[in-house]
Amino acid sequence: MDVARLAGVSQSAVSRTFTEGASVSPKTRAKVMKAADELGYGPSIIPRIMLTHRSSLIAIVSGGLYNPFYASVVEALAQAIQKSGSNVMFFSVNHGEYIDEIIPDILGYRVDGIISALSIVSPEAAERCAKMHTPVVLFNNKLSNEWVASICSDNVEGGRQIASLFLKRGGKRFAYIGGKKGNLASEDRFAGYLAGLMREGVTDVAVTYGDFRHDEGYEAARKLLAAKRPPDAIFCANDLMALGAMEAAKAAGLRIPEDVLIAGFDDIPAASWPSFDLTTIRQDGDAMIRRAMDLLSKMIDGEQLAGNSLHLIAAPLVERGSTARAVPAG
Amino acid sequence: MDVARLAGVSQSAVSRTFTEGASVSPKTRAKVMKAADELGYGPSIIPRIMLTHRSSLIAIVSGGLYNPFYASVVEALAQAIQKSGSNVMFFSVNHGEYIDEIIPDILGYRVDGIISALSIVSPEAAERCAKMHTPVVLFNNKLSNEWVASICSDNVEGGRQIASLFLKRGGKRFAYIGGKKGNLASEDRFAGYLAGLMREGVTDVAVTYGDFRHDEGYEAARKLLAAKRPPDAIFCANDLMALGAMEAAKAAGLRIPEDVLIAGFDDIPAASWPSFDLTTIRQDGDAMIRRAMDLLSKMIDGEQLAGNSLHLIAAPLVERGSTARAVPAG
DNA sequence: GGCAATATTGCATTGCTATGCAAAAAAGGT
DNA sequence: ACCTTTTTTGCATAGCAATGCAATATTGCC
Repeated sequence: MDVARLAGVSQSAVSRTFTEGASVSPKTRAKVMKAADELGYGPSIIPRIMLTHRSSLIAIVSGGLYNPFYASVVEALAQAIQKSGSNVMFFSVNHGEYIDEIIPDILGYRVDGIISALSIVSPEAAERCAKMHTPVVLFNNKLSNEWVASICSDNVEGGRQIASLFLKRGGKRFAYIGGKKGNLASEDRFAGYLAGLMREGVTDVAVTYGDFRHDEGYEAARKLLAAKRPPDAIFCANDLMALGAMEAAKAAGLRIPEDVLIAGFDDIPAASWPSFDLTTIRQDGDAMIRRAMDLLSKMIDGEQLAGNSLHLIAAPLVERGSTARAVPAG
Repeated sequence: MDVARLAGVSQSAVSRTFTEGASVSPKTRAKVMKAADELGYGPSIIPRIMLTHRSSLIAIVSGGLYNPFYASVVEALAQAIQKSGSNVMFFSVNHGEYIDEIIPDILGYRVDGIISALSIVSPEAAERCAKMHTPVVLFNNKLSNEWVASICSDNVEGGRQIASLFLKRGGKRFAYIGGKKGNLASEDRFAGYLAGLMREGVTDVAVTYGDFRHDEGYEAARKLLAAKRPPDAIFCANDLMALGAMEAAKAAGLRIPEDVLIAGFDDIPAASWPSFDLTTIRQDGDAMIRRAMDLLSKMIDGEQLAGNSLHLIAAPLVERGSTARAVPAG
């Protein structure tokens, strides 16, 4: 190697200079450092990966960063990973897409683990990872095997809580604005909402979809509110759409919460801005990340998961002004 | 190798099976594939990196994803990189921090290039990268050498435009809410703003700082507006703070734009939501990304940059309701 | 069938760092 | 100065895929 030659020492000496706690004399280290500085050399971790079969790489698979919830989860995850001494590979995928095509890419880098924040993993892809003993943690998913764990907000319970709240606040005509059709989180939130409403005898819930985006939430709400018998309580699959729905309600001349109750899911920062003051279900991103890192590091250390590893994270109701209607007399 | 043994072929045959266009008989390929499937084998790109000195990795260094502008830039960048056949390493840093400490980490992975979205790179760190011939592209920075290019929105001109607009709309008492003190983008925007105002004889501009965050923008504006002689025109270093400032103005019972003009910078989606309708300067993220990818791929292909490589990207004014005051008589 | 042309396969090597082991050097003790 | 103990150093090797080259197998054609 160039540095070794320039410093007049062996390659081992160079390696030891850059290895914490290795046996090198200060003199040698100095010579090596000088040569390294001169050549702009720094050690490569690539051969280490080959030898140790540990890349110190964690893959984050995500997308939809227009949603502040995901953006902050990705950032906090990255920080947690870096703090743990690993580094992050980021794979961008679109909402709801299967990530099967990029799995070979990911595994090709011999990442130590994979955290998928929103994409769908097929059972075959999961099997593939399991065979390579590459642990996987999924957010808001329910798949699991010995190398795949899932961490899920309690979406059903969240939906149920919104239902109770709407009923308590005098909601009469209910609507739901979902994310993508078939999206697990969206469907679970709806399931809980519907169950909560049905328990009180409500049978009719207007359902539309809005792809999780603000503008689609606006549009969906606009249509709902323009109906002959418009809803007076709208639950949205996420906050971004709920904010859009609030805009639509205001544009239609409706007052919130007097004329229409609105609630979302996530508790993004904008939900608490005074202009919105949106009631929502808080997804505890920090708890999800803690749990994910914990599971991942255990699996990386060789600990297989016992059977069904599905972790439900509590998602508490955060009531704000958008549902603060006084209980009506009737 | 296990797969080769199981398939009863040589290691070369396995390699060729997974190499597009290599010479393998269908029979051999089938045997290899069967064995690979059985063992869950997929080729590693790690040895390839050692041989070719190309990792197909691009490092994105960023942070502050709470700002939708950065979140969307990071996501779009990642997509552009993946489309170009490379993959993304993501390094999270805090706003305004020097990234010098993580540069060795980044270079250790032998990334093909680095794109830094908001962190500051010291000249020494830049030199370090240059010595390894690792190209670097910086966003909203002005450093450059033969391996470092900078891509910068025209922040000064943006500030100037806001100044003209405020003057045209009858602003009398001006304020600026900056990001972090010393932040280049924030300072440049202020410099342009100040220059534009001074050209018309304005000498007095109230300046505070808000760390680029919504809540800090709120707080900064609240204080400004509570002063004895409150401003009637506030320019904020980014949209997030401008939205906070709007909230503060509303909370103080002021009408926008009648009582106070407010403008931001970035043109994040929320700026165009009806509740805000915020005048702003649009940062053309797509153009910045296109330029970045273009420069990066040229440098990766060995093309050194000619001298000063500082690229200014036009940042047009987007006027909306928050400055739509009719020209006052006086 | 026999020969040339083509296709397929295996061997051996490359790339760079970490590390066990043995050799060499330095330090410590009397 | 000599021997023991400790520290430092270099050698050699492993890890895995890609590839030039030579060897072998297959095909095509008369």
